[in-house]
Amino acid sequence: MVSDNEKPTLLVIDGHSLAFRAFYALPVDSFSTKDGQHTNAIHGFLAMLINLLRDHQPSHIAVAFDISRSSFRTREYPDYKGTRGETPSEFIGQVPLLQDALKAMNITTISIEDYEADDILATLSVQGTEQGYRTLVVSGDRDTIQLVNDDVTLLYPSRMGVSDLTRYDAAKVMERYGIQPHQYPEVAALVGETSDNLPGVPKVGEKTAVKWLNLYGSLNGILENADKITGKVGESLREHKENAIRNRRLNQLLTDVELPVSIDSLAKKPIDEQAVRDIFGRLELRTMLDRLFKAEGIGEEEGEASGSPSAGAVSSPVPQQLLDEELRGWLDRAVAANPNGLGFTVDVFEGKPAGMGISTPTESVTISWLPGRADYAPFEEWLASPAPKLMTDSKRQLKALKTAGLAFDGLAYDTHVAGWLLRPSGQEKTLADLVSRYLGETLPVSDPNQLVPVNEPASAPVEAWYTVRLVDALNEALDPGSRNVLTSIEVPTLLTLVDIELRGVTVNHTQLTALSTELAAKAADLASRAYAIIGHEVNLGSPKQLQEVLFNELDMPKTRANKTGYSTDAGALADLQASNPHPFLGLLLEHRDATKLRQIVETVDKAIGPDGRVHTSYVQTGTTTGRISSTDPNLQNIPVRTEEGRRIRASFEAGAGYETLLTADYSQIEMRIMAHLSGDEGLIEAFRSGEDLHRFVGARIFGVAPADVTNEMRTKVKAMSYGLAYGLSAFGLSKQLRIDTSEAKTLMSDYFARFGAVRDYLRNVVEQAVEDGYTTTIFGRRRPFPDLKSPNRVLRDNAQRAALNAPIQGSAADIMKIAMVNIEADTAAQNLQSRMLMQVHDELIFEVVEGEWDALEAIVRTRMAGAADLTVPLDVHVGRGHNWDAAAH
DNA sequence: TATTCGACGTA
DNA sequence: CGTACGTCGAATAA
Repeated sequence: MVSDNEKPTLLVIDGHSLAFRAFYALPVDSFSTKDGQHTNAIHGFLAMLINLLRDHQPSHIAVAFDISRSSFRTREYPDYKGTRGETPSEFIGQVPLLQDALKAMNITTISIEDYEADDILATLSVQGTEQGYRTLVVSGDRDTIQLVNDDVTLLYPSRMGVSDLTRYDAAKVMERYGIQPHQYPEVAALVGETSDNLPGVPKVGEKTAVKWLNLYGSLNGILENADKITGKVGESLREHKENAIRNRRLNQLLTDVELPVSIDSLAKKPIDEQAVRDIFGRLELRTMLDRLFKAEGIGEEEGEASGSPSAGAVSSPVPQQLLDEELRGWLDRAVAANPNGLGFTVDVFEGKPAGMGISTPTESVTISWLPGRADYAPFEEWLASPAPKLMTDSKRQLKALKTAGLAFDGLAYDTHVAGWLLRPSGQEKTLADLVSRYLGETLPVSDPNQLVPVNEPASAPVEAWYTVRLVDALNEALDPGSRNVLTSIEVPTLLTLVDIELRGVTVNHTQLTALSTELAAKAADLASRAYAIIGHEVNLGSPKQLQEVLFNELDMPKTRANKTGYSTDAGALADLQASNPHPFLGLLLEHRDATKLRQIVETVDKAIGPDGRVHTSYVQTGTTTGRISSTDPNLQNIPVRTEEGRRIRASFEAGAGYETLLTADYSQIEMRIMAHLSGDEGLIEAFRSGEDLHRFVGARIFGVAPADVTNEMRTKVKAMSYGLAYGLSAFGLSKQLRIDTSEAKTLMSDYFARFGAVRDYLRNVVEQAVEDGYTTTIFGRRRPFPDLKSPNRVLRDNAQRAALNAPIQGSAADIMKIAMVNIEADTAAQNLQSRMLMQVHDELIFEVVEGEWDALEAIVRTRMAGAADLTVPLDVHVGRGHNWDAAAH
């Protein structure tokens, strides 16, 4: 028997789907020839192909293309792929050129009338296996998962593009989906495939489908046992099983398509050098040409034997155990030889440092530090020095160091934060994720045969070593603007967050307990009165039971539909109250209020620590826009709008030893950013005049004097202004203000008649984002928007609104972070004991020591107002009080 | 016990 | 048919 390594490798690619992925991954305008031919899809595809040739050294190769959108599947089910929009014209023209390029490279392309490219791949992979090949299938269609087996591996592009391909062998499929590859189409049939317009069985998601398959063995098994499946899901299955059967028929790839070529004839041939130069030249793919020639071993100059697969995986250095002077010597040498810094990792166990590791690209040391160990003095000196440290997800680690009393300085890089800046919507959460994405390696686990199948983390020095190597890869991937955001904003912010999390905020437990009891009593009273009205008890917290009461028993008109029936949210209930007034509705709303507040009270109360303070965690990488989020507990959604809600705020107090709280918030920061970015003269004047913004704007729009703007006018204008930055539509505006769509339209057009530059700006943001593929904040933070080019209208519209908001919300976040960092620096420089405790997006809360109010207020005002230099002033409102509520005035 | 959904608190 | 979040309870299935 031939071992796998000796088997020849057959590489088969779905040309159309990969080129299409590339098209959406790369900005179309950055890749075109001087005469205007777009080449982004060609560029992306060839880059991927060259990598494949280099990394996998295939002996045989073919690329399959669809001929048209119609196939035997569309004949059988005319709606197949029916939701897909028009293929963009910029893409269509690139396919024939790509085929020309492949021809010049002597790579066979195959298209067969009436079949999809994936059927060709399926047939080739089966023939390949029969003839003793190891086959690599490259496709962006998940249906090809069914082809995977011991001899066939699927390379599937990530959501972002085609430059990195996830390798699906049988084990990976099992890991990702929990099933054998051949079972995948059965899962897909049950779940459905939106992009192919194949609805599945409602209520059945991946988890359920996989579970059933493992239970009944196959789709047929499931259908035969459909009667045994209980509950709503069972009903749904019985009702929609035809969908599953149809989907299964359509997603089966054909393995017996008659091909015009034999596998032998696909043997890789040398490229036609002249033809390649010709077509690559015509497409202005100069760099690509070099890369191809290099991969093919064609030297422009002689030298470098090429073609060898990338050097064997590098393995981490064995950590050394060094103490005292030996450690000092090692550190001195390492610091001198690595001006960019040393990798550093702290294993944190129960909030304390357990083991630590330091690494250069070639050497690492283990630090088994314990409190009071004198032999680690050189380490402690290095740690406290400004010598640069490169870390991954350092906030936790720095908190642990600080808790243990270790001084730290010199944080130069956090790969976790860098990875987030590169892909703020990305999934990479751990070092292993980053290593896999940016180094293309797998983070080793200490013992793959351990009893408990948990991935034990690599040891600290090993993580430090991967961190060092990640820094180079990440820095290469980061644009200069983002790199600047990382070093000037994010890293200092991280250090600030360490401090404010450790400080926590004092919360009055006694008050919360009283409030909770009171709210519980109120809720119970409201509930019993509600039961009396409808004549029986019902769980008011259950939307499902409420639907029964509202729409059947009380026979109210149906509200907006949702996945489980009809909406019972506050908006819907208010609509009902307007059209069908009923005492039950009012009680229900009040009950919701009371129980919700009680929940929040309980959550905050439970989070009070032994020090009487609540220590939230700020998640620096928690948002797509650049904001910080807060968890455990979330202190950024403490109620403020109702009287009772404010009683919760009132339990946040100045702690022992502190005189009072100081709150400082930016007023209308997002509108000010819009004024700045749009350059709208009217809006700029509004802010410079110092007049109430909505009054000023209302006066302009309604053509009256500012003093004559009525409350009603002001409300409308305010809603409009705030909605602007969210991509609000006339429909949405009319709903919110409960006015006619036509009136909302008029309001919008009157608004834009006066503040036209704002509209132009918002339009331009989206256009620019479509062109670049990302948005940018004032300070250079980027957010990619792949969906702006999605053929799916819902996705595209959502992306447009998010894109229009991202620079505004993101710039505001940048400004607040800069202010925080500067305030921390100033309070430290002036040796103030007063300190920052919380951040709520546009508000900061401080604890003030007696006698320091004036100094702190001056710092806060200066640093917040001066965080950015805009064409309009940044207005800061400062309040003082013993608790958060009192301080807000 | 885990997953999904609706609902709702904040900026 | 308005952006960005986190948390809770109910429902569901196991």
